[in-house]
Order: sequence, then C-alpha cells, then structure tokens
Amino acid sequence: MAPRTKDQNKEIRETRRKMIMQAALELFSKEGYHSTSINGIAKRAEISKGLLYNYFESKEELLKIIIMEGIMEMENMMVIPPSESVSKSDLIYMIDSVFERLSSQKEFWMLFSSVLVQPDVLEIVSGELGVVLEGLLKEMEDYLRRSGSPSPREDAYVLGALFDGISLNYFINPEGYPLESVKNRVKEIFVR
Amino acid sequence: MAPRTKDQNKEIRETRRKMIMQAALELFSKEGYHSTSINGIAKRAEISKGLLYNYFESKEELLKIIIMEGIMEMENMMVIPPSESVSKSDLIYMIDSVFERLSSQKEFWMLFSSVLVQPDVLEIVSGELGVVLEGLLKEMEDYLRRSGSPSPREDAYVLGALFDGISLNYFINPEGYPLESVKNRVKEIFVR
Amino acid sequence: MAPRTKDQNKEIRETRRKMIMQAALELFSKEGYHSTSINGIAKRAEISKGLLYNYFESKEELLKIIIMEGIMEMENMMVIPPSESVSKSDLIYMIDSVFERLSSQKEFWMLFSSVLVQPDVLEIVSGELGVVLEGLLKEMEDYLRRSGSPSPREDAYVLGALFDGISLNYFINPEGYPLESVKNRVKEIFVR
Amino acid sequence: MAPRTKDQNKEIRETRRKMIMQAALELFSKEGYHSTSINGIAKRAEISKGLLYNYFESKEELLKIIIMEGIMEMENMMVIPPSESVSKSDLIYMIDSVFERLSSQKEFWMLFSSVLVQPDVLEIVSGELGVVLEGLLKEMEDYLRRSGSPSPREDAYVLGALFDGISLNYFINPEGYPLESVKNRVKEIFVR
DNA sequence: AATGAATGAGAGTTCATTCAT
DNA sequence: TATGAATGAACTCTCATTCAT
Repeated sequence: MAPRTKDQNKEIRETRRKMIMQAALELFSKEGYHSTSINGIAKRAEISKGLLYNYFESKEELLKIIIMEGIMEMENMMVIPPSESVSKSDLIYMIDSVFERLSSQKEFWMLFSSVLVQPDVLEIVSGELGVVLEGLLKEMEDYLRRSGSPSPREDAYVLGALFDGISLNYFINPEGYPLESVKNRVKEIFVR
Repeated sequence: MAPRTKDQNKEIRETRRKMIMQAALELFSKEGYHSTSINGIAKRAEISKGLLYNYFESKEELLKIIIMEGIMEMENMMVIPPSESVSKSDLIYMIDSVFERLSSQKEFWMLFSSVLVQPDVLEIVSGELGVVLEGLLKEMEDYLRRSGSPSPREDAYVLGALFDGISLNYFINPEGYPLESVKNRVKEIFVR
Repeated sequence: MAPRTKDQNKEIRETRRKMIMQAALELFSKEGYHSTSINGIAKRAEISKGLLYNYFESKEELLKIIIMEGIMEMENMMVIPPSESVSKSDLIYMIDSVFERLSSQKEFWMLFSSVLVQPDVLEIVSGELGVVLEGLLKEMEDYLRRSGSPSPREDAYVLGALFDGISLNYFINPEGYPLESVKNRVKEIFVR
Repeated sequence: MAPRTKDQNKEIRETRRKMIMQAALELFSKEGYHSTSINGIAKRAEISKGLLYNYFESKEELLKIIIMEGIMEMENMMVIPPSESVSKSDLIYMIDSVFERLSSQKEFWMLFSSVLVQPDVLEIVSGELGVVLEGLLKEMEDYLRRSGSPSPREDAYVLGALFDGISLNYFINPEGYPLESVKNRVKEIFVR
C-alpha cells in the first residue's frame, strides 16, 4: 500500500492541530492554565498524550501559540483602513464589534485576561506579546485621534481598560451580566 | 523564666499570623497562586512549614483569608455616609481614593484581579466572595444615583469595569503606565 | 518503467542497510546508546522511522549487528598465518596495526569500549560477544607464545588490557592524547 | 514534644545521604546510569521518591557527587609524600594498592569506567572531572620520574591506560579474570 | 509551640515501536 | 517498499500535606 501523500498528511496535521488547540483553549479557560493537565487536553482532544507532543513541544508552547494566533486573528479583524477621518458610526461599529467578540470568542478572552494577570503565566507569552499589545494600543490611539478625541492617548488607555474590565466582569458571571445595557452606556459616554 | 501569659501568646500568634499572610500575599501576587509554594511562604515568613499549618489549615484557606480580610478592609474604607446627595467633589474624592489605593495596596489588588480571572482559583474563594462583590456594586450604584447619574446601575457597571481594567493594565506594567493622566481623563469623563 | 530486478532490489537493500548502520554507529558513538533515538538515526540515514524497522527489528538488534559485524571485520584483519615463529617485526607490525585502527576506526572502537562497560548495554550483545572475545584472546596468546614470551597468557591479558585502556583514554580526548609517543613506549616495553 | 535538635537532624541527614548514595552506586554500576531509575534507587534505599529529591536535586547531581566523592577518596589514599626518590618497593606498593582497590571498590570503578566512555554521561561530570584527572596523571608522572623512569610522561600514560584496561576487563567478568597473575606480570614488566 | 524529614499522588515529557495508508 | 501519525509505558521531578520528635 502506498504511504499517505504529503497533502494527506498536511491535512491530518492541520486538523489535529486545531483539535488540540481547541481542546486546550476550552480547558485553559475553564480550569485555568495550571489546573489543566496535558492528560486532560489529550483526553478532550481524543488523542494520546504522546501525540500532543508530536504537535506542540510543550505545554508552554501550546499556550503561547493559542494566545498569539488568537491575537493575530483579532488584529486582522480590527484593522481599519487609515482613511482621513473616523466618523461616529465608525466608532460605534468598533465598539459593537468588540462587544460582539466578547461573547463569540468568550473562551479566548477569558484565557487572555487570565494570562495577563498571572505573572508566572504572563511570562510564558510575554516575549511575543509585548510587541503586539503595544501595536494594538497605538492603533486605537490613532483611531481615536482621527475620530476627533482631544486626548487620544489617554482615551486609548481608558477605553482599553474599560474593555478589559468589562470582559473580566462579564466572564466571572456571563449569565448575570447586563452586557447589552453596559454596551449602550459605553456608546453614550464615548460617542458624542 | 515565667511561662508566657495568655495575652502574650495571643499577641505572638496574631503577629505571626500577619507575617504569614503578608509573606503569602507578596508571593501570590508576585509569582501567582499556583507557582507559590508553601515552602516559599514559610521561608519568607521565617518559620517552618509545619508551623504554617498550625495557623492555616491549607494553602487554599490561606488564600481565602487573605482575600476576604483584604476586601473587608477595603469596604470599611469605602463606606460613605448615606447623605442625601453626592456632590461633584465627593465623586472626585472617590475616584482619587480608588486610584490612591491602586498604588498603596498594589499587591492586594494584583492578587485580587488575578483571582477573579482564574476559574480554578476563583472557586476557592467564590463562596464568600460573591456576596461581598454584590454589595460593593450596590453601594456604588446607590452612590451614583445620589450623585445624579441618569442610569446609575449601568454607570456602576461601567465604572466598576473601568477600575478593574485600569488595575489590570497598571499591574502588568506599573512603571510604564500613565496612571496620573488616566485618572484625570476618567474624572473629565465621569464628573460633569 | 520496468520494475526493479531482484538484483537491483537486493543492492538497494544492502546500501540502505549500510547507511542505517553507519548513521547509527556515528550517533551511538557520539551521543551514547541510550541518548541516541531511533528518530535521530532515521533522520541521519535520510529514511523514515518506519523503514528502519523494515531493516532492523529493534534498536537492540541494530546495536548487536553493528558490534558483531565490526568485530568480525577486525578479526579478519588480525588473522596472522600460523607460521612457526613470530619475529620482532611481526610484533611491531601488530602493535602498529592496532594503533592504526584506533584512529581509522575510531567510531567503532569508541562504541565498542562503551558497550563493554555498560552492563545494561553489554547484556544486549553479550550472548554473541563472549565467544568472539575469547577467540581473540586465545589468538593473541598463541601469537605471543610463538614470539617467545615467557608467560604468553598473562602477556595477552596485559597487552589486551593495555590496548583497551589506551583506546579508552584516547577516545575521551582524542586531540590531547599523545598517541604516537605512547605507541613508541609500548613498543619499547613489549618488544625486546 | 520538642522538635529534633540540629544535631539529630544532621545525623539523620548524613545517614540517609550515604544510604542513597550507596543504593545509587550499586544500581548505577550494576544496571548502568540510564537504565537505573530514580524509583529504583529510592526503593533500594528504602525511602520515597520524594525524599531523594530532598537530598539530591537531580539524578545528574547524584551521579556527579558519587563520582567526585569517590575520586577524592581515592586521591587521598594515593598521596605519596614527595620524598627525594621512589624505591622499587614504593612502586610495588602502588601497584598493589591499585589492584587492591580494584576489588575492594569494584562498584565505584565500574561506574567510573562506564562514565568515561559514555559521552552523554561523561558530560554530566566533565566540568569537575577534567581538573581532577589532570592532577592524577601529573602525580603519577612525577612519581615515575622520581622512581627513575627514562620517559615518565609516556610511562604515566601507559600505566594509566593499563590500569584502566585491566579494570575494564576485570569488571566484565570478575570471576573469570586472573587478576593475581596479571598483577604479577605487571610488576615484572614495570619494576626492574 | 515548633521543626523539617518524610510521603505519595500526579505533573510534564520522551521514545521505541506499531500500523493505516 | 515506504511514510510518519499514533500509542502508551516509563521516566524525572514537584509539592501540599503529615507526623515523629
């Protein structure tokens, strides 16, 4: 029998890779990074422990890749054409899309928030992460400047913090959190 | 030598208890809950591992007590006389005092934020914590209502989230964070 | 395309077999038996792990075959026509050829020495090896007897041990070892 | 009840330390470094796996310490007062004592030889070892010079190699090896 | 009250080997 | 013939907790 073709293998690898990352994301976000065991991830992904190491060289690398790919995905979504000015509706659109992502990518954001506040875990991703976050902040500042904010840098910090804080509170108790009315209030406050 | 009196003993116990809690707080916030070992705490508190268990029955209980006592201490500070109305200067005072505490009790807030976003760790304290947080939120809502906010509940959520988010961002990189100008911007936005 | 003839197939098999053995020898001697992985051998031989098992049924068998074929090759070289007597120049020739082989077949001798002193590894080859070594010793004893040694058995042991010891020391630090002057001293001592 | 005194603890620690080292030496030499598991060592020393790590911080460190302490012990025995000259009987005494140690400290020497020829294992101890071995060689050279050897450096190498080789052969098959008659032949050859 | 030696369950990781293709 | 995805047993090491003293 002929061996698998390279394409077949590539597909298998890509599928498995995603399965593992999905399983890990679910557990990391549900149980926390430290409380999630490689064993648990493997079981949820329905593979053997050993195979996981065929795809990711360590638990740390697995986390790193999940975070980095997640951030990049988000960045791609966030990119706004650097047009002359940013209208009110642009701002509203941005706020809407951030809130939308909060629920549609809940697990990723829970994991991400939790990574940020655990010094030991943050260190794992910090190398790659620092640069990316700087970029995001800059972009938001630029965005706010073009939308006419009098102090875009401070507003970027405030808005960034606000989003982080809302995620945080939302994730602690998703069912009980009035996401919709909070979103509306945010619009009232920041879009004039 | 006369044996120690009961009072002396009680005092020694109380001192040690605080020392252990302080050591644990420092390590929990600096290294993360999971990465902090009982051994490390005992060493920092300059006692033996065994003795630590004489004061706290487990690592989990130690965390729980640190968090609960910290929250209570904060609540005491926050209590505002339920006067008829809240003036602009009252609001400013509140914002100032929150920011002030961010730096003066940095370690506690770092730990607290990190507990909130780690489901496995949150579970340890969740029983007791839920009630307390509800209370805080209610209090802030009440406060904002009396200060004339048109939607005090939403504003309480927004302001609460904002404080959480700012802490979070501040703690990740305390030196680089423009705490002062962010504080001023918050005042501009929320105090009209 | 015509299918490969049987001869061609056989030739390919033989070539591959040697490539695998060469790769394994290099790694075994450079990294040690246990620290060498099947994966590493396969990569160095530029074949797949699976194919390796088509040629050798286990890592142990691979080692066994490398050692046995190496010894046999050496034996062939060593064979001396059982003439009546052995002259001084014969002895010198033997010593020279042993030393020559030390450097020309360094990898094999390194592996061989290391196998001898690792009980767990020795066990893998011991069955087949014992007999062969006995033979070598006998042959050397005979050789020395014919060269006029007063105690050929003991001299065989001494000379054998000396060669082993020199290899060992030489291999630990090939660049720093004064192989040439040691060889000359050995000749002075043993050839009178 | 009072806690143990420092002296009591020190004694306990010293005893256990030796027990663990003895168990490890036996297994390392009998099974080989890689084939010996921490579990096995702990079992033989009749302690728990965890406790072993209370005494030695890793398997590698355990090996390193066994080797270094063994070498030092040997060096102490070897030290010869740097008198003007070395007599025949001094040389004989040295040879005797080397051979004596071969059997009395068999396990250590088996381990030591095996470490020398396993590059991966050698690396573990190489840092500390290199210096020590240089010293030994120098000492033997000096010794031979004072005993009147015409080429002390080469003789030191030859004698060193001879001892190594004899150990090696002896250890492979201790029962069958004619240690006594080999020793006598060595004396005949090297003591004139 | 106080110590730290001791335990043991469970963690992350490696690797020879198998097997579907 | 040839591949490399997949397995699982075994490994080293960690740490909260207990307990004899």
